[in-house]
Amino acid sequence: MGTDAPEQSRPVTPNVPEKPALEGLEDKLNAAWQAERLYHFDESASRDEVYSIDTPPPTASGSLHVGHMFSYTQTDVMARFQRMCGKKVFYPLGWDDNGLPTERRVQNYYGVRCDPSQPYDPDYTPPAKPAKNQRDWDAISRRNFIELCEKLTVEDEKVFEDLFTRLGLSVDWRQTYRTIDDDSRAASQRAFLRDVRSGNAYTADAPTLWDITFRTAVAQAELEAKERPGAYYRYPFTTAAGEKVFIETTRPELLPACVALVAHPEDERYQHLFGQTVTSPLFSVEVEVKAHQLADPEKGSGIAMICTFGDMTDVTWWRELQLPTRALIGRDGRFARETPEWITDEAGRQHYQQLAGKTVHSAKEAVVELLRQQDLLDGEPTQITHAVHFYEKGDKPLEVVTSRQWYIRNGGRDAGRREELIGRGRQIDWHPSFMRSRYENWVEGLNGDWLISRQRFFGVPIPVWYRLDEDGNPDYEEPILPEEHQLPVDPSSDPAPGYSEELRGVPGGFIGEQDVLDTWATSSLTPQIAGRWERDNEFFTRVFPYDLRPQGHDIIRTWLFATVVRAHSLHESVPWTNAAISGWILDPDRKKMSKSKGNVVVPDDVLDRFGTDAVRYWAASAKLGADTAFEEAQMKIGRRLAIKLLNASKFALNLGVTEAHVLSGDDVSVLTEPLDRALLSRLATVVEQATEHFAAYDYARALQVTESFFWSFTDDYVELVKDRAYGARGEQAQASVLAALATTLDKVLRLFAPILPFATDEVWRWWRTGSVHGQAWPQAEDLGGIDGDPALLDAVGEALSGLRRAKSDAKVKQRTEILSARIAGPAQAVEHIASAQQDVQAATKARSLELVSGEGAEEITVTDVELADPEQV
RNA sequence: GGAUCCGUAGCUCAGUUGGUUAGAGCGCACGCUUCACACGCGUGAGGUCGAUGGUUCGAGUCCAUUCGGAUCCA
Repeated sequence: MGTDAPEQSRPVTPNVPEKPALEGLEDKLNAAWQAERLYHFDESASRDEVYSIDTPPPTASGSLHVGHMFSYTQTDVMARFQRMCGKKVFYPLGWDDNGLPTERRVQNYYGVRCDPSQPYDPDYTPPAKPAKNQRDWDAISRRNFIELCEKLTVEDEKVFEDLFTRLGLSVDWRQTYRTIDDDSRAASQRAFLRDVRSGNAYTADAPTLWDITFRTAVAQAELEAKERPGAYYRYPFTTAAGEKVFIETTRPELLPACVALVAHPEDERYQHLFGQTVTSPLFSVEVEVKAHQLADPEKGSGIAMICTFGDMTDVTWWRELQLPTRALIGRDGRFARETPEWITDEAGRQHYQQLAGKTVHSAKEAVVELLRQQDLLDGEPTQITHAVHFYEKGDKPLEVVTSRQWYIRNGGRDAGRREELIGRGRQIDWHPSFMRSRYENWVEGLNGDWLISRQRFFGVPIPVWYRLDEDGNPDYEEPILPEEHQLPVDPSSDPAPGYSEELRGVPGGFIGEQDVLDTWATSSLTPQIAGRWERDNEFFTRVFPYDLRPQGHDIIRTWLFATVVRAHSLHESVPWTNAAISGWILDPDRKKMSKSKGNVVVPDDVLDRFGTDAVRYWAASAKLGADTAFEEAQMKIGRRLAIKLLNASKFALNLGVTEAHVLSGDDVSVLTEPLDRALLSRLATVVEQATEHFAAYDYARALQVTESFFWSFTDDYVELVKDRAYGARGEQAQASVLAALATTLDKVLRLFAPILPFATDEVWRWWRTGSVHGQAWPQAEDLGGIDGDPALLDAVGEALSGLRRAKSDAKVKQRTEILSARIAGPAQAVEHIASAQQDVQAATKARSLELVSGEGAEEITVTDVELADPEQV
């Protein structure tokens, strides 16, 4: 055989394996992608070439969940589409290791606790084994604690990175950040200081929601209402004239903290009392009866105690009616030990002694007991269930405690700003669009500014100090702020600028702020952190505002809203132009998946069983915003599709399809067969629709369109052209089909690439150079010059399935010969069938077909099928 | 109490601006060792689109009421 045989100019059968399989593709291709630096961000790109994604940083100390695979795949699919469309995709990923889950994990793992008053010990090493008793744990400085956190979370983060890599996320792993690292802490403090200087952050001594277990203030966004049993207690206040005014309350223990009674201004029952005073039972404190529209005439007796403070409604009344403060519950959740000075009646003072120092629960029992003893309780308490506010991580009801805290203006106390933030929401394209109303709902329901200080030890310190006057009293009005170049700072161990450490806590010296920032105050800055804000502002302008924020709908009120607030005040901009909101993963029985129910599926196990592409298929078949069941059935379908793609591609390539057969340019004369032109015309439509849907963030419909084309391609088209492809009808007819097959394969691989990155790239590497993920997204115009009629495919498909049906009905093999058959239908359809008649006959082993153009016929019918004797096959 | 989403075949879901006979996959039934694929192929049976009323020549699609499920906020 001569080496210069003419066949050599056309490469035959590239590297197609004998038995293609999905197993092993993940490791092989991930290694290749990494070596090829396929997903590295091109930092020289200009803003209009960039597509930037503000990816959610997972809590690495939390557990891995199928929900991670679901939502992160959806984002990756969109990232891959944009990349193929020619965008330079900025797709970083961070780790949220700054928060309570990490704090707890580090404590328990090492047996340490954070005590900001401890000095930093550069040589500290944690105990080999955590001490059994928490009392014996090492108390270490915040800086030492953060160092331990950084050490431990690195290991947790590796596990996540491995999963995400296995999932095929096209993240640029060089662009990672951690919300507790130096850059993130500096960014968080910098943003805080900018907000302080612009007046968007301020400190105030005010009633705030307080968790007595964690001993920290809590923001509105962290509330959770839980239904709890309770009871209405009914007892009377008394007017000067001796009239009894009954109130009903679920919190009788707050009676000594009562500052007024309140009823609705239009409530006829109480008109005569407004402005008068009444005397409280047990404590004999005189309080005024006030009118306010928040009092609900339907609730209890329609008249309520205002106490400072039972809940946030009390705070509203207190503020709007300008009432005195009579706070009794302390930060430990206990009643004040000192008898308050506003109780002057001797009997009242003795009564209070029975509450002093008690917990809320015991105080309630004591007050009820006192009321009973004095026969003041009207009837038995009415048992009810009512909504009680809890901290989302806490297990005791929240109290309201007055304390000095830091706030960021978020429109909760300012209608103008609220409108601006709603306006920002309208500058964002929401996917799905109805998610915007959740945002607006939340903004409209805000009742105070964002409380950002937390009385925790671990977190980003609030970077301020306070001067102490000659008597040692701190000056909260004029905090000492660091210079930005000093950041990050820790006021608990770094001295205030201009002071030496010896002056800490000394009159005339300073004290450091002890509180840390709410974790959302840092994670609301992910665009700035990942985008190197103020570290590399040239870079920042290439990515900000971002193109996309993907996230779950449960954190619209927290992460999403907080990010908008920060971008609004820091940059007078939206943080991103699109928000893609993923749904939740539900059990197959439609219950929310949760760890406590023991129904969590382990991601690695699922990937082992079905393969990454199959799992991605499941995730990508769900629309954004749709809560989706964990469906293994759906993964099996995805697996089937991926395997089919391998096999069909192998078949086409073994027929001799090569890169040279892929049509490019305007010369389509090789397509001599109408059937082949019809296929590619339909493909052009598919490309057009898939592109449209992808661009509208509807990857699920893009997949559907592509998938449905692909299956009809393998089931009908490939079956029809097999004979011709083998050369049964000569070189020209064969060249036509090879061009159609090559072009279809080329486009289909690209169309599926964002969703099935492994199978598509595997096939790509069999016959092409590079990676499919480095290729351009297909254009319908590439197939524009082809004069084909897609209706031909439908007509031929009808004929094909009619002939198959005849064999199926006769229960014979599909390769049984047809001696003759009659196909009738509308003229146009019959003409189409006639133009592909030889392919139809070859595919159905029909010796002769009679095509009848029926006058007025509406559909294609296949009749008079005469089959050969099956035995003679 | 306010807001939002959902209700289409046994199951999971598509059905763009209202337009012939409502689609897919799974499952089910009946067949087929067809030379890419038995991790496969072919064929078929399944639905008065939650209910009622309205707008319209025409409603799964728009409006109102209502029932059921879910979520967010108060």
